[in-house]
Amino acid sequence: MWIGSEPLDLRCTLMDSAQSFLWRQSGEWFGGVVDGAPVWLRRAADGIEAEGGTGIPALRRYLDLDRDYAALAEEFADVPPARRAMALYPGLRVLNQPPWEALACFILSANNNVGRIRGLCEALSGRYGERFETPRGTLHAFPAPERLAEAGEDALRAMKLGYRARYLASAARRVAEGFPLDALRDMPYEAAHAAMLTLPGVGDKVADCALLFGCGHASAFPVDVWVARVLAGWFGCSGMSRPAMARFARERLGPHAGILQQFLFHAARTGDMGPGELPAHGGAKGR
DNA sequence: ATCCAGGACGCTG
DNA sequence: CAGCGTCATGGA
Repeated sequence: MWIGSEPLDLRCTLMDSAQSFLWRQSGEWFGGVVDGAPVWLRRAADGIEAEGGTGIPALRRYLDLDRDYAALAEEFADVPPARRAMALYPGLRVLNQPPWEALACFILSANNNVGRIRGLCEALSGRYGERFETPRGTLHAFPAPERLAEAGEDALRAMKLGYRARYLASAARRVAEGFPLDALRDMPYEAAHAAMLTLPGVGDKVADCALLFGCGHASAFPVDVWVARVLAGWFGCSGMSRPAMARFARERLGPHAGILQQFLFHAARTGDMGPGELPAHGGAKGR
């Protein structure tokens, strides 16, 4: 099934850019669960090809194929480091993930590294998520909040979530018992952010990740250690607190600041934009 | 052994 | 408001 010919780098977007931790690669194919159905994606000569899934519209939406990234780059015409970062990854897109998936995975991301976050997500999906046998291999959905709530803190701690076990179990229970996660999509950013902060294990940064990656809030601008280095080195924000940096970025970069954030994050983490005076301490971390 | 990772939280000034 | 110690885990 052919789903589009827009620029899309599957490996960069699904595997390397650390916005989702739930995809796996098998040769030229990338497997995951979208809209409740297993799907494999690959780049064909004339576009992106899919096997499985629930149809073209859902996949196009998940992959953000209907957003014009070239037009978006124009919004940053007067911000040189932004233009450079976007030019670096022509096929990088910001996924539209389900809210719970994004929220839960980024609760696990706190003070953690990408490789281990992926391992935890994979373990949770394998143990508590729905399982799909496909011709190309087994895929697991990320578990629903009800499943993790019923699993409980102790079981999650036994899976090496560390102190995040209580956060995830509590957040799962809150969501399972009616926290209006889906409604955050239609709230103004400030209100949605404030609502996110009431969940356990969710501070400013995780809230912004969940809003950006899971709730369609393109202005949400998560500031982690890497992005803080970028803002300090390339935007003169050294000395600002992280919430102050996030506020600065939203005001300076506009309604799609968060989309750009993903490019800045990836550039910083891979070192692709050169030493650019990032308060260095080490080089790039592989995938 | 010490530092680090897509931080959050509680406590103290 | 800001600063600071603590919280698990595993890799470098």
